[in-house]
Amino acid sequence: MPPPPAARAKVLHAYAEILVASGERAATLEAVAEQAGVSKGGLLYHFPSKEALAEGLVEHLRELTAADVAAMRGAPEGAVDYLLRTSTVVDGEFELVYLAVSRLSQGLHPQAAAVIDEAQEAWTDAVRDDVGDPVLARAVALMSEGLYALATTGSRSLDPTELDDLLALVHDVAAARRGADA
Amino acid sequence: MPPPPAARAKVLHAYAEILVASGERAATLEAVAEQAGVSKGGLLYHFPSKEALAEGLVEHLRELTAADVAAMRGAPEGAVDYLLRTSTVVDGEFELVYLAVSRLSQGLHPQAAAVIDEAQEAWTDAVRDDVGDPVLARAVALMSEGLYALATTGSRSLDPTELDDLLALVHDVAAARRGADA
DNA sequence: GTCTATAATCCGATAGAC
DNA sequence: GTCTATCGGATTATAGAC
Repeated sequence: MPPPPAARAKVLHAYAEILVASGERAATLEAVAEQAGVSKGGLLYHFPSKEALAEGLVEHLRELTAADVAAMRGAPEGAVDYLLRTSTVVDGEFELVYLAVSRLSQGLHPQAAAVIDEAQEAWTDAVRDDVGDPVLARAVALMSEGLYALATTGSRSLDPTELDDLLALVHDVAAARRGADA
Repeated sequence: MPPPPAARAKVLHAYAEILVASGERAATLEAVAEQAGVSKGGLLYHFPSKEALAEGLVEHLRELTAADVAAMRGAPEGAVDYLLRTSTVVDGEFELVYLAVSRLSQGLHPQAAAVIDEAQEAWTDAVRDDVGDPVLARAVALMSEGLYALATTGSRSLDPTELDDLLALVHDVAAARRGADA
């Protein structure tokens, strides 16, 4: 397939940025177009309606998620560290788009909620394979969501030290649970 | 002080319901007025502007939070169980308003973000006093946020069984950490 | 205190030039 | 493929009757 026009990607990126920084209500076509450096008409050429724009972002997340899950499973530091660290920093295109779509999922966008669900399930599976305990895996996935929420609220994120303490705790528990296996 | 008019409370409740069920964008004055059973003009008598409505909800959460923190610290089952159970079920006025304001906090409402922050800090403190470990307390607070996010996305909430497993895990870890004290 | 009617603005979408 | 100009509907807010 021919390389997709750069404007399309710029629009999706701007849309995600505004959704995360200022919320659903601020993400008007005009605001997105301006931040992307195109006109409203130009935006609407690539995405014929606002719903199409939302679907485009959801689809973009679907593509990025596959790569992220693969990276997580291949991460040398293990799935737990990978997941909790990426949930804390929120730089990177994937985290931005994930947060943006999770905001869409709070509105009337069933597909957005479905993709978020799929991503969380994939992460929980990867963590389970890493720590070997379904309950601990669930706990880690919940903490990941909590970290995303924290990064979002605008309040300061977790100190690097606190994150390290948290990771140490998880690894301790994982080791203890492995030792207690029947 | 004289009892505040019932219409005011009905409007705030309707506003919170729409915010949680359908998102920021769906929470128009007209939609809120209809769900509250008043007219747009009637609503605007109590809250002269949309911003005033948002501030009213934020203030309402501030009041409810004080009571919730007290209940949490006095809960016979302990702060951990209280927090994680109420984060899972989301019935009750407090949980509704908390979720509604946490959505407002994603928009351009600094005060909303501040109240959410304060609540989380109060919860973390109460859990720390319960389990006696700051890192575990942080972990529990993050799981609480994750559970709220889960309840929000529309995806199914946690099974009661899974919640019980999670609580058992936390209590195991708390006991182990207490035993390992220097 | 609550309503109806309406003004003013904003937003999504279309039309058509380039 | 991108732009400007503009229409129609939605949304916030005001004015004034009851």
